[in-house]
Amino acid sequence: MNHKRTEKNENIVGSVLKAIQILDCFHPDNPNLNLSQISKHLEIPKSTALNLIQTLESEGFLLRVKSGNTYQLGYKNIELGYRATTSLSILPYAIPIMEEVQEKTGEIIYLTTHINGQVFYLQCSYPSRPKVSYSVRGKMLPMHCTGCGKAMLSYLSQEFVQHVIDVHGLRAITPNTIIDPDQLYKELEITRQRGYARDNEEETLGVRCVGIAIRNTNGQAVGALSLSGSVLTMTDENADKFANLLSNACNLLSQHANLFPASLMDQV
Amino acid sequence: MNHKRTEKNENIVGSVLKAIQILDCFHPDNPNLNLSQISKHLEIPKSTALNLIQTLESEGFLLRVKSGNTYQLGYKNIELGYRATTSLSILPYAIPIMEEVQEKTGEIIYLTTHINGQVFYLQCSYPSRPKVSYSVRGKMLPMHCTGCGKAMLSYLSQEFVQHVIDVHGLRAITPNTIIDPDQLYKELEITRQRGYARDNEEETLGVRCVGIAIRNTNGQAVGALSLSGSVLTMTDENADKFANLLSNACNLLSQHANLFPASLMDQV
DNA sequence: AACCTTGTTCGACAATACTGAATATGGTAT
DNA sequence: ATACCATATTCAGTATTGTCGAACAAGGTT
Repeated sequence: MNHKRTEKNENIVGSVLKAIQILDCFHPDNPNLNLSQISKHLEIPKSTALNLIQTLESEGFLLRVKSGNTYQLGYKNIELGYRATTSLSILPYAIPIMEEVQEKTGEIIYLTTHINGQVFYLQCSYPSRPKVSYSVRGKMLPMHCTGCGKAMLSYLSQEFVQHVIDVHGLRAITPNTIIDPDQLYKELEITRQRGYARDNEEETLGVRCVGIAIRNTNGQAVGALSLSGSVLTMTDENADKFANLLSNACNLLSQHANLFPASLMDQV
Repeated sequence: MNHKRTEKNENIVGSVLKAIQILDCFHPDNPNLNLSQISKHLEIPKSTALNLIQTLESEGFLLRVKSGNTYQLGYKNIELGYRATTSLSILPYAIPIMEEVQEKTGEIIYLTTHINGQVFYLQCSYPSRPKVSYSVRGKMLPMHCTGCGKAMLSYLSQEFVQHVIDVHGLRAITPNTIIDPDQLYKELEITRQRGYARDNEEETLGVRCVGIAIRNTNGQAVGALSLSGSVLTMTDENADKFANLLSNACNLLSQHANLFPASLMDQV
């Protein structure tokens, strides 16, 4: 989220941009798209789209589904994603800290940062049974409906918050999601006073969570930790208790605030 | 690895291809590159490279490192990698099976497939106390020096094996790595007779592993499972025992052979 | 201070990406 | 079976636009 897009002399290569936009069409909700859909979505002729698609396919960024004539994201995205984790230098510090909190609480703990006004998931630690299982690394969610997101927003400038609202809106994911800007501002004020953010089934029904921001030396949020559990275990009482544990972990991670993507991208 | 590249009427978009090659420069060994290095590597003028780099940077595929003038892979790669995992439909079947074997053996278990003549890591399950919770999804290694790779090669056509050797060579990763084609062919014959593949410190010193191929209805390898442990625990005796457990798991996964990337890419 | 390496700007050129119409393909309904 | 529709694919002309080299700027090193 570059607030003021300083008009540098950027020579954007159009065809590359279109190729990227094609990849961006593919979303977990609709992981399979055909040529016509892509062409319509980007508002470019089918023949142009086909050239780009075939280029992306030849390099493994798209995979043509055998049976039909649809495409899906290819293995190359996963490979580059893996390589890019090398740059997530916060992880070696965060993981042991997260695992300790996870074990003490028994709940799922998430580490996130914010990118382009959205929550970006960096790491999670699950209860003992499913050890590594599914990763969340790379998942993106809106900020207004998650514990991590609200925790971060509460320590970012009002103009930043407003920008997030302007760009992404306040979409209702569940009946509990905050969709009114004024209410969100109030919620952020309450969050600051309480010392941690709560997510009361605002992103997933049946799931509550607590989140605390990780802040840099200027006090700006660069990341967040959250604990997530069912409405049964995540009572108000437990929330308070968990928030204390989280708070300590956040303080430790604050010492490495400069390693968070949000810092590296001049977003704060 | 398309054996016969059927010369279809593919209209590759050059600038997109170059942009992809730029991303491909970034390798865990050298995760930070500057303009000159990239320009030299692709043998294109610096000004051209800069245009492409700036385009990639503007979309989050590259991140300009704050301090210096180098770039690294950006968050967008991780995001797309996450989205692409939606297409790894084998995982829901594989994970519970893997975790069971993991617990029975106490060793690390890996699930892989083969892409472009290389081992592609899909999933791993660690012992209960994960020292390293990093994901391996997206990692790529040569086939000739890993248990999974050799297991798969032993159930792929000789012409496929030869093609892998021609394209990738037999690079020595450790002193134990097989670097002679004839010796590799012998090893694959032994592997078939033994019923499973062994990796005797051929990829990492101090680590031995056993691997078994997952085969489709034609008998061709589409993936593999491996158990990996230190030379102390992974004795010949244990290897035999572990191989039995792995074998059962592989049989179960064979029923979903069509879900493996290697199947989806017409590589077998 | 001279030199080297690297990053950045810019305008002209032609390569090449784009386009739309025509054709092919495959599935569905009549 | 046939007609029809939606989608995928081909192709060649056009001008858009990506490319390139030279010139300039900025650091860093000897």
